[in-house]
Amino acid sequence: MVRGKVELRRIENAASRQVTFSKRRSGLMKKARELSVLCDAEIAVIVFSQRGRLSEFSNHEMQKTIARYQKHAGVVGVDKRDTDYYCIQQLKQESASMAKKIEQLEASRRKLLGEQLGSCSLEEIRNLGEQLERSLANIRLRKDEMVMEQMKQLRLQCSENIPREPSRRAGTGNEVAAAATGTAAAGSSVGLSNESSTVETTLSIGLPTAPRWDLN
Amino acid sequence: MVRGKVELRRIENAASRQVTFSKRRSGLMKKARELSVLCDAEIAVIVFSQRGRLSEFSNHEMQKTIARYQKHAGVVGVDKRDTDYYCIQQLKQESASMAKKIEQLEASRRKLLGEQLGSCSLEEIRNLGEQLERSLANIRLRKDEMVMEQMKQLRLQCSENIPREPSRRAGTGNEVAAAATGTAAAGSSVGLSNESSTVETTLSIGLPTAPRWDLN
DNA sequence: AACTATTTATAAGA
DNA sequence: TTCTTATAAATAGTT
Repeated sequence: MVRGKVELRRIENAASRQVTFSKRRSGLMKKARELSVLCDAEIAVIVFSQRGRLSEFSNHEMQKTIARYQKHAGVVGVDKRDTDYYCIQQLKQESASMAKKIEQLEASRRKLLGEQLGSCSLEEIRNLGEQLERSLANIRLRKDEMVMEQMKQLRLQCSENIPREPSRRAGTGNEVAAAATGTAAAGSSVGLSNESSTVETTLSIGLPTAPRWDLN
Repeated sequence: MVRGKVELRRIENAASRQVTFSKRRSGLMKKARELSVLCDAEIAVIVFSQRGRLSEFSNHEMQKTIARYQKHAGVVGVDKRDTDYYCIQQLKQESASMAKKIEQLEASRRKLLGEQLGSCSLEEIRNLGEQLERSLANIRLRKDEMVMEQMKQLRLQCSENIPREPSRRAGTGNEVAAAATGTAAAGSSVGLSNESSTVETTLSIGLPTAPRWDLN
């Protein structure tokens, strides 16, 4: 603790207990989030304040984590209807947050592609430009690396093959070159343009909000 | 964090992820215990490591706390059992496809940001580079537009103000003119370096948010 | 696991 | 409540 090492016991003054609670609760949640992200762990934190106010953190879905805990703890006696209901709640939550995330990612993507800049402030545009300059620098760097690498391999193959079978057929050296080029071209089919069209098409599935169960 | 501020993202090295997990898990549990003692709160922490190992903390009874949480979360039993199953299936499908889209979008985004290029073929890198060049061109265009627009508005304001207070001080008119000139200079060198950010920041007040045609 | 150099968290004060 | 500041605590990298 800090600035006058605090005893590890209940803070008697109600006001400062409340303040400390508020601060430390955020601290705890932050730590939980960091741990979950850094170490890819599944974490649930539930906090009830003295006055009964609930705070929670979970990186997966709270109900799912609780269910997993129950399993580990050997608890079975949960009503099926309840678990179903929890499951639906949790899935709906998930869907909503994912939909939101997709929206954000798509907006961000459009900006990175230089589209729909109308909603950007000048400052935003400036940052975007700087980011793209950096990206481009990286990409050029990587491109150069790859080109150099391929040239190196080509040279190696040439110098291995030519001395051994110099008279076999006229095409030997060229075959290697053609093969390498072909590889690069084939690899490109995984590339961005394909990917982006796939993404947009499939994404239109989106969130066909199925409100049927909202009526209950 | 410490000694070389760590990015808030999954630690890639498995060994150090494990070490960090262990350290931070103790830290989290300690914080939870301190909070519960100091502030007399009811706390439950559940942590599943990547390998599925369970750690927990609770100052009351874990099951009690979980039950209390379920209550608070407003979860009440529902009786439409059969529709539930259908809903769950559908929601799961939705979730899965959305998760996939998110993954794709994030991968695409990383590439646009010039990160994780290791998985790209040379052809892909080339396409990416060309795309970014186009984006950047658009962005520069837009930036210039905005700067011009702001200058126009500034000039308008100048010509409105000068006739009213022509004799106030010798500097009045020139100050505005100088500001406008500065803007033009900054705008024309878009993307080359960090221009005087002061000028741009100040000027960005001028332009009200662009019209939104896509709003409902 | 133990050891620091640093970053974070936070108690107290404003 | 929010900000600031001084100090304790946590912890990343290293041994």
